Order: sequence, then structure tokens, then C-alpha cells
Amino acid sequence: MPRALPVLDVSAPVCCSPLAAGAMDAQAALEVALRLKALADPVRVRLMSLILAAGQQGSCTCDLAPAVGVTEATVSHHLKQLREAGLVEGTREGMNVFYRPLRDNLTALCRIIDPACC
Amino acid sequence: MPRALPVLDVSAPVCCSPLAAGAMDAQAALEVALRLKALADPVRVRLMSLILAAGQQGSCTCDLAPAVGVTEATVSHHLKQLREAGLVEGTREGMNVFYRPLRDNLTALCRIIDPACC
DNA sequence: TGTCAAGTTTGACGAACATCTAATTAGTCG
DNA sequence: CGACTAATTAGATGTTCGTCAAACTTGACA
Repeated sequence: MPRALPVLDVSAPVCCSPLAAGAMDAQAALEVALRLKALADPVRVRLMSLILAAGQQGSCTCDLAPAVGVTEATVSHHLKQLREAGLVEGTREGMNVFYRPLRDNLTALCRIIDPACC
Repeated sequence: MPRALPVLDVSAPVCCSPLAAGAMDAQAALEVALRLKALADPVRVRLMSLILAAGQQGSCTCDLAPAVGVTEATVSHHLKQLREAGLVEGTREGMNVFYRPLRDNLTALCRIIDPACC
């Protein structure tokens, strides 16, 4: 199990649902599963939702923690996973770290698993 | 943690990505996370891929097990989770149980998390 | 009815995970 | 520098999960 996520090309538009197109090989399945797992937790779904809603304005850990009802340490742990999956990015601005969504990568994941893609 | 998955209406077309539309409440986030978790495993991704590829013809446990390289018991365990998440259905036909994809439910899940939905 | 094949369930075990508290690192401003 | 805030990391703990072997169930067929 690789510590860092394997490279998944999101610059090229993924289409015709690789999941439904035919038997997916073990390596590709692992890459998809790791990204799905990054989002497969109720707290992370809420965090992603909050971060998507805030958009380019960004959300900091100290605002997100009370919004989802866990400690800042736990939020930081979840944000790390979303970051490693390429779903958000965090940039330090002074004392805060602002998290912003990487919408294209989330969209690419959807394209891969959506059987009605095209 | 409910044993059976909560009801998620897939008959009505979900649109405008509830995930990106605004802060998702804890209950909705749990429902989405449970469904994502059902697919967030490399073996289950491969099973879903095989079942989607086979389509209405159906796939039985005894064919799926060697295809993904685990025992039939393990495949049965994974298929149960895909079934409970509403992603596949299994029907007994004689001595075999044939699994077929429920594409609409998978598509609905994609619509919920895709920020580029509409 | 007895035997065999396909499938599921049960029980066990090790790995991965979510969460917290406490300690540590970054950055701000007296 | 020293006090304070934001964020992350480290360590600990209880829970969930993936897997297999073994037992059980369901259906076919002699």
C-alpha cells in the first residue's frame, strides 16, 4: 500500500467510464479505491462539502473543526487524507492554512466510476 | 451506525451536486459516506467493474472469485456490501446466484459528489 | 434419499482507521 | 525575547475491516 497516491492523470479528460468499460486491472482498481476511500468517511464528506461551498475564499482548520464537531487535530488528520488524494490543497497565509477544493480531480473521479458518463 | 443503508431516492434525478451546493448535514454526509465506502476497496472496485462489463447477462460468485484472486467466501462478503449499498443485485437461478449491476444507483452517487454535475 | 456443487455465514486474527490528549512547530505581536 | 494562536505530529486506544478456513444452506440430480 503506497504511502503517496499513485499518479492519476486528471488533465486529460477521462471518459467512457473505465469502470464500466471492461475488467479493470488490479493496479487501476487500487488507485480508484484509494481515492474513494479518501472521501468515504462522514466527517470528510462534510469537510469536502464545506470546502467546496467556500470555494476560492478558502477554509481554515480552526473554522472547520467546530463546524463538523471534532478537534482540530482530527480535522488536520482528515484534511491530510483529502490532500493526499488530490481533492483539496492547503496554502499557508500568515497564521492560518487555507484549504481550497481541487474540483477537477473530484470530477475526474466521478467520470471514472460513472457508468452513464458518455 | 445503521445496519441497513438509509433510503436514498434514486428515482428522482439528483442534480446540482448536493455536495458542492452547500454545507451538507451530518445525516446526509453519513448516507453518502456509507455508499462510497461500499466501493472504496480495490477488490470491490474490480468486482463492480466485472459485473458492469457482464451487464444483464450476470456474473456468479464462482466466476468472480478466481477473476479477482480471493476465496468465494471473501467475494460473497464483498458482494453483500455492494448489495446493501444498492450497487448490485443478486438473483438465484438454479444452483448459481447471478449478480447484475444497478447502474442508476451508481450514477446517482456520482451526481451527488460531482461538483461539475450541472 | 443421498451426494455433490454453489453460495453464504460464522469465528478468528491481524491490519488499518478515527479519535483524543499532549507535545511540537510556525507565525504574530507586545 | 516571551506570550499567544493556528496547525500539525506523536502516541495511545478502541473500533472497523479484509481475509481465510470451517460449518452450514440451498438446489440439482442420480
